[in-house]
Amino acid sequence: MRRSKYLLNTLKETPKEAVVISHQLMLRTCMIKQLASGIYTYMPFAVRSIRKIERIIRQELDRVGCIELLMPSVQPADLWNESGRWKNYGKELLRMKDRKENEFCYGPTHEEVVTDVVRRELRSYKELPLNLYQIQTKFRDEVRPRFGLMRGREFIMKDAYSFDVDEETCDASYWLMYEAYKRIFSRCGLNFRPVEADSGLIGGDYTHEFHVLANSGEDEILSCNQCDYAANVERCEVRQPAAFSGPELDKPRRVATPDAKTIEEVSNLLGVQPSQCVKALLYKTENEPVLAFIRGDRTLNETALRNALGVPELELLNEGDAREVGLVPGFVGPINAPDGLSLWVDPEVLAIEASVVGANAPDAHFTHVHPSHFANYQVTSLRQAFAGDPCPRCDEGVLASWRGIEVGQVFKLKTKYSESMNASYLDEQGHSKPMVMGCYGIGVTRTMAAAIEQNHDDAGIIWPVQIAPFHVTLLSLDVGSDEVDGAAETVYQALTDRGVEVLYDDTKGRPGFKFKDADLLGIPIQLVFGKRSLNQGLVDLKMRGTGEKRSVALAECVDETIAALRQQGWEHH
RNA sequence: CGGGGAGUAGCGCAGCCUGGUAGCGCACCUGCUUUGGGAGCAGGGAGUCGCAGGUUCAAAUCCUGUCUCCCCGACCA
Repeated sequence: MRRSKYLLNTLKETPKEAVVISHQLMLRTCMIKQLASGIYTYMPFAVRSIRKIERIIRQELDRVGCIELLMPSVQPADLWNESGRWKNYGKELLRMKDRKENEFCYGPTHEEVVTDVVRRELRSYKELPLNLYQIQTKFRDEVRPRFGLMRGREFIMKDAYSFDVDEETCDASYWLMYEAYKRIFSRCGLNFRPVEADSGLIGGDYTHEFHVLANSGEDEILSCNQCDYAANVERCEVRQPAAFSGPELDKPRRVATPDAKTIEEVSNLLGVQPSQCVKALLYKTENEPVLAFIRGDRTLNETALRNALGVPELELLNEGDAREVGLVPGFVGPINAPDGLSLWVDPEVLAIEASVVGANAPDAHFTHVHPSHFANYQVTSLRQAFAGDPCPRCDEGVLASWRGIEVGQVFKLKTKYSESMNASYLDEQGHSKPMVMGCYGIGVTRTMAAAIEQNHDDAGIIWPVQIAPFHVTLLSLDVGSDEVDGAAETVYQALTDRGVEVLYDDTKGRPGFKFKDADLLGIPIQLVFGKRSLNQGLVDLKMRGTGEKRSVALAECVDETIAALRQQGWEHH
């Protein structure tokens, strides 16, 4: 591609709305143009990278037997009523009406449509397993779109859906996809981790997210430094201590703690460690208030509490709400708690020999509280794991914390949709059974953004060669000189003939400008053609990633370039 | 949805307080000089000042309403 005929207007200055690096660089390199909040045009330079990511996805999914199809973006409300999601999905679902006032939505995901396809087409166990996928634009009306392509409303997604006869073969389909995902993200040149994630209410035993490691990631993930355990912090398991089993040495003592409402104030006033205090948090489910207790120096994991209660929603209550259920804000504890509250206690709390708890009375706490003084409670792991915790799986490991960008998820749906939408097959005995489903997503455009988040420096993008919009950029410093033009044209043609994608900067710019621009664009290899070197029969080859530069003979430069590309993992297709 | 900020040329911004011919830098076009790390000079094109209403002889500027965008938080199959 000749730069003079391409659409690629780079910016020297960073538009002010961009705060994360991928967003800034994508704007500066003319990759995206915003049309509305969370809605972008993918410009030519970006589309080239998107197509490469898609190509890798297609190859790896086809390899494990997935079959590509393409479903409609606009979906009738009827289908969503069958699954129950027309009511439940909420405002993220973009709804609309056609001219006949029939209701439709723009697809945020395609469980309903794919289940409908399969229930019409499949009858027999002999046709299973089946895994259908598509790559398509999705729309989710996010509450707060942000960070460019990292959290857009419209985005390109690969979604796949597996159909199996039972849970066992569904597991096999799941792990096949898990391995395919590892190959996909590896081939994209990304540093990533598959992590255990929360499966919510329908998910069942496990689900994994694939995270690209980057400081700007919105998720915290924890991984073991010894074994391969890794989990989203909201799902991360905690090694729990045994309850303190020694005898009660003393009765709880009621002490005056005027105005000491926070853990910090109480521990300072009484001269005890925060880890000896008990923190109480009041939540509300749809039906009932719930009181949770964790150690004073810990953070509560709301996902853990939600799962323990088996509820989809949980709301943290404020002081006013606390008074309504008979609590004294700041002095809440497990002893003499008002009736009608369900009490949940983290195991760590019960490992404290003598703890400090609120007295459920104004300006008072109990000290010397022994585990046996807790009454009418249930024990469940409630605290959030953090870096430095021992690994929950192996004996030697310690957890380390990372920021991650979620680029993919594999998920077991089981029979949620096949039952509600009646997608069934006949087994060998002629019995009708619901298919067991899995779903598997990859955010294509988010993957591209994550790649930039992970691969850049002060000068600009550093594309992994596998997903780079071009493999090589050829800079002509003396456009108009017959010698330079001739050499550049010849090499441009030769590289192109050998399957190398070249961005040929044949514009009449000054050298400094071209160098800066090439660094900004981040194409893996720069080939520099200028009189100064060419007079000695040389061209200059620079590796964008390492900054390494060397001069090579004009006659050798095509082979040298291809060798350097191969070294970075380039494969000619 | 709560809190904060911003809409003036493609991008970055000034002008608004104190109403009176809409400006600067980058980018773009023309010419000359320059040419190995974002050149210099000269000339030029480009803006319904987010939108609507009001006050006024006169509104980018004052008043009211409204829309959009960004950031923090809540939320995120």
